[in-house]
Amino acid sequence: MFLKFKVPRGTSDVVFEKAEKKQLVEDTAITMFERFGYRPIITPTFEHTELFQRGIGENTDIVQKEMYTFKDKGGRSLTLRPEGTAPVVRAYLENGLASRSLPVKLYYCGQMFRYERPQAGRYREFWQLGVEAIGTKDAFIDAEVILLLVRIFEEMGIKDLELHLNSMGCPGCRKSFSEALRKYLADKIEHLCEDCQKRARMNPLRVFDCKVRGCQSAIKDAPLISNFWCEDCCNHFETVKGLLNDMGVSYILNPALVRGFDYYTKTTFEVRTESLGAQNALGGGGRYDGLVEEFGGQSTQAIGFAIGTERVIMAMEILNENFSAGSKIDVFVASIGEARKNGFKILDSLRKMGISADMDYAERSLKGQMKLSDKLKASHVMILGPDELKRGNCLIRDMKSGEQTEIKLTDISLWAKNCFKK
RNA sequence: GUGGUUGUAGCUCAGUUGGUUAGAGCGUUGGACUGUGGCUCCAAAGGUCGGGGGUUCGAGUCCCCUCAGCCACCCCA
Repeated sequence: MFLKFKVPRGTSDVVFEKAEKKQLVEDTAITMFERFGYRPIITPTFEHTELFQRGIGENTDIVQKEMYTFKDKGGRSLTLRPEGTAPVVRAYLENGLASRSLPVKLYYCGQMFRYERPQAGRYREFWQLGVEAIGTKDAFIDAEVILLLVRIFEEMGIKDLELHLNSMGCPGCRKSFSEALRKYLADKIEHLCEDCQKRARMNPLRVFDCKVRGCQSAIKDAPLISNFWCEDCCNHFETVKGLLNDMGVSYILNPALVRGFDYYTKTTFEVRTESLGAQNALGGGGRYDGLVEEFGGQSTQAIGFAIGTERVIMAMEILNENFSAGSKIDVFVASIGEARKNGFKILDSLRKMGISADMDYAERSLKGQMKLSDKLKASHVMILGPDELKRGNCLIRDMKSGEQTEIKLTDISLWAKNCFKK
């Protein structure tokens, strides 16, 4: 079909079953967020560009090439948010949330934007569900946040997950580590691929997760972050691991787990699944103890994660055979001829009782209306024709058993109450 | 940004070495069944063959460009 307009690249319309599945995933996650004591926060879809440049880091891929940045009519440079943490931290400061009892535990659900080439599990507009716990350095909160992530996937019935765990250390240990790593890589520079030669200068940690074989063997004996943790970082990580052990949460220690934002410190984690193809991270996050200060606040420690909603839906479709979401209605009001007006009234009264009800709006025959009822998965059909009306009655058909009974119009609410326990 | 691959009905796909009015299944609507769903049968509606240009007497089919989907790299949710 010739269409004048199509969705922009990397975006999509979400309708019917897909939209219902998305709602189901979001409802499940939000229920868990609230069960863990997190409260909602809604921030704007766009922010001042500098917020992300400063927050995520000037040298990151996101800031370098993936932001949707535009100038508004006042000449301000604005950017559609590529992630949720920096905006939440900004809002934390701007709304004086530091004066609340700490930590402030927040959750969000919203779309993010990154200008990337679309592929499986990656879109230019995508949805994230995330939490941020701001205002404590307690290792127990690390454990809680990771536990929350794990419990959400359990609740959704997604199994065969890998929880990858690492610590980036504090700025102190990170500095000595990255110096050592830089020195090591400088000696190996001719064995590295073109990209990694650049990485060795800009962001040496990145060399760890390069897939080129030459690079992998070149870094086989590279220094590991774990050898550079200071005592505090070491103790913190030990506590987190211990708490996860106590909770029966298994994890994979992954010193190569390097996340894409500059603000991460200490604990970082990611949940992966084999079933999704190249984009295998369902969710991930970490501690960011310096970000609040970076934005002008007092020294404040914090941690959070984000879940990719579309990826979770994909995973559930693959791993969870009976993952389906469909709507069904309680009563379809089928009417014939003049009785349509009476039907419309009854429809309204049923809905007022909290019963989901619908009728025909395409002037279908009774047969057509029955077919439609079937498609809408109505549990009962109310049939209203001239004959029934003359008797002051209506017919109720149970769509499962096929049984039909005739009841008085004045008894409809009584019937509905008994039938649907409303 | 780079590479591979695919674009034919709402969906999934046939379409011969280029040759009349481009097909099927599912879905939609109607009928068989004058007022009763699911099953069956029948029928109808629905196509600038992604878009543009070229080769040719003739292009869904061959060539070029472009757009989009999918997959991978980079990176991440």
